[in-house]
Amino acid sequence: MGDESTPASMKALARNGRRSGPPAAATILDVARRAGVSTATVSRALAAPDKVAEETRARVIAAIAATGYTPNASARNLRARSTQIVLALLPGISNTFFAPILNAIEDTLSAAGYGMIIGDTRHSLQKEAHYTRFILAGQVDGVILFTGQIPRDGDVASASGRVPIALVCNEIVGERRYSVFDVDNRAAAARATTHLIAAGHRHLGHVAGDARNIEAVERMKGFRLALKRAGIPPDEAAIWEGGFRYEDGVAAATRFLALRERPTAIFASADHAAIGFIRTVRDAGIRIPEDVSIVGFDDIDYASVIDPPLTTMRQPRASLGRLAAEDLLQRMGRDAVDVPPIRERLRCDLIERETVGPVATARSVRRPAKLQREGSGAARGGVT
Amino acid sequence: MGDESTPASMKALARNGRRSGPPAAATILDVARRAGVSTATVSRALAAPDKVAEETRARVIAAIAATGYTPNASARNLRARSTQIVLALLPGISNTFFAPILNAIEDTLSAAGYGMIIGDTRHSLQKEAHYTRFILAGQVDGVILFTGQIPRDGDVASASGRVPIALVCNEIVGERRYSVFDVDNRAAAARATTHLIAAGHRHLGHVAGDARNIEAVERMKGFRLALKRAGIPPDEAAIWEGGFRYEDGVAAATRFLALRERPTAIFASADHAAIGFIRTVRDAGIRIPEDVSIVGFDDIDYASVIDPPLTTMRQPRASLGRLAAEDLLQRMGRDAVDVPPIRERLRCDLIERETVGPVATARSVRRPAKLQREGSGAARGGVT
DNA sequence: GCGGGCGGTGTAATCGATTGCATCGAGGTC
DNA sequence: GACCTCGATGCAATCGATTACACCGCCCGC
Repeated sequence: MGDESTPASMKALARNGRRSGPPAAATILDVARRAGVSTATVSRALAAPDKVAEETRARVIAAIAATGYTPNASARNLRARSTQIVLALLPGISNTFFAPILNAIEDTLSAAGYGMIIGDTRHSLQKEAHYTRFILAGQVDGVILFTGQIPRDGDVASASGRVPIALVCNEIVGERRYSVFDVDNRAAAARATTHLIAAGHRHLGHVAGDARNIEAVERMKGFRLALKRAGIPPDEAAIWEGGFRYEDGVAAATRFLALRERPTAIFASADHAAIGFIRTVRDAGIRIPEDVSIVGFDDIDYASVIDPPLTTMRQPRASLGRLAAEDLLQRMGRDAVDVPPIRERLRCDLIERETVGPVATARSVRRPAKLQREGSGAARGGVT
Repeated sequence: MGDESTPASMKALARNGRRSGPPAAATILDVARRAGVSTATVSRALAAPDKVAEETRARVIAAIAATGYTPNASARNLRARSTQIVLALLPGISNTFFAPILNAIEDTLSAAGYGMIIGDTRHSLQKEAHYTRFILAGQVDGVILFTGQIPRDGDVASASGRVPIALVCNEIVGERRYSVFDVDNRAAAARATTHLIAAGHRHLGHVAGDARNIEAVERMKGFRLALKRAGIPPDEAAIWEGGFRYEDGVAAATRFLALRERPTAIFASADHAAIGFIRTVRDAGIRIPEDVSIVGFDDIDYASVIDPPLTTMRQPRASLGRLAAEDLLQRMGRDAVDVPPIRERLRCDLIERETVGPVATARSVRRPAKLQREGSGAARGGVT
């Protein structure tokens, strides 16, 4: 510590001397010198405390406190080839649907010492490409995708093989390198539709999602399947493609209102769209559920808040998030190189609230034979 | 390129040979060898194309394409001491209030070549500490904070000085190292309250936020200020502290309903709380705005969706986000070391919808003299 | 004909941590 | 007492890029 102290301090001066910027952060070398040990010992004192003598470790800890040292993540990541961070890639944070899934992911990951950061692509391929570079550059150890659609050039798919990827509520057709966690959209949509049919409805409409979205397609298939089972021909004029957003529900409602022969019940492929639909038709004087019944999908927070509270298929969002995170943890582990991707499909639950009732008597419909429920009164309840 | 090719390939084998994991990513050295140049030239071909001969650059580009090379971010960050990434730290992504702000931030940053990632602290000091380490470890070049409250040990404040920090819709008292972008909460709250007074109300309640939140405190002050100006004594039994969330509005409504002498108008410190309040009192048979008028704060998306559409103070969220991002860009620039933090306070706009009406005639109130509006009919409109 | 400038490129130091291997002393064993 | 073991520590290579500096032709001007 004798003669090299001068060049060392000059170096520190050189770092801090230029301009009046903030003082340079302490490095592991600063800590080592102050504790009178080598950098290797400092590193070990932090990473493997039992390999360092009690007394030495105390000195290191003290030196760290005195210098305010924080390990430089870039250096560590470079050497260790891992970041202990997972990126969750969303198509839009304004969609509250994702929040409970993300919470579950974060809880699961942080319990294992991993961190989670969120990226928002806002449905933009360009922004997605930006995050793809981020992933390929080794900035994260794993990815959870909510955005996958059809494989495209330069999309996140190109990162497969480098880091493990899990898809949640989504699927990329023809891609076997991801784990997939979703619900059985077709079966759930069929159940929702059947619920309307059971209430006596024979003329049904569908607020469909984007045809490029695999989930939207599956829900549409489930809708048609339920109709077919009940022997009801679909009314193509009452099937409106668009998307899962509020505005898409508004657009569908506009087309609904323009219809000469309106359906008496609607299955909406997403709650946001269902709410946009309800809001719009009510402004036009249509009563829910007296004039039109409606079932949504997702059970977002506002489903129970709007008026009337929305009957909907609930997705087990927390479970989806937890499973995806656990899968990623397994496949990110340094000893687990050959853990194959898995696929899990969870069940949805129908949450009955107040938007489904019997067919309005005013309409010219044959009185439904198998109607058991008593209408909005009985449909009341569900969850809070 | 003669005799060292053997050790090089052995090295590559060593990297790829262990286990059956994914092939190691190509490094700049792989590209350099394939293009027959040095790593310096490859680096320059990417970072400073005009410093490299046209023909050489073409060879490098081809080599990059052939190898599938992506620069390792950790190495670059380590050397360049910057990441070109900004972290936005939220108390909870389930709160849709933040979405438009974040979008504006992302747009502004990405136009300047920066990326944005989101961290969610969920009001947990422990999770915040996790992100603090992330920041101190040099993983980001700047931070936008939505979470700051009272300075605490180990919170993000300890990162000040290392990286520039901007606060949005928040403030940390006694902290001068941040830029702050918010609205004049006190003035806006006073205007909202005055709007109710102008409609004839003389008995006002307040759904207040968390007393530890500076914004909530300011809004409460504005509420009281407006009352004082109008010569109305505050009814302390009708001021309910809680928070900005839906549940807090529900809790306030419960206490409102228990009141013997209920106020005829409510100023809620946040839309989410206002909506919880409305939903709850309506279930108890109270009509809005006939029995109770209410003004919210924020103008979140659902403010116009709920029934009846909520009259509220709109915060200029996109502007706040844009300004914060621009400020950060200035202070992150390598040549801008001494750019001081700034403070901007923006104006809110009152958005009149349908939750404010005149005082119910049934109540024993002196007929308001200066009431001009005709009630819910005239209050209709506002924005979509 | 020679020096200077300049465009293009390579060499090697550097960023800050981790970690395999060497070293060293203390204590135990035969 | 020589040798071995083992815990504690240091030395130095390493991760993959960036970049200051040196170098080499080539062209130009005087």
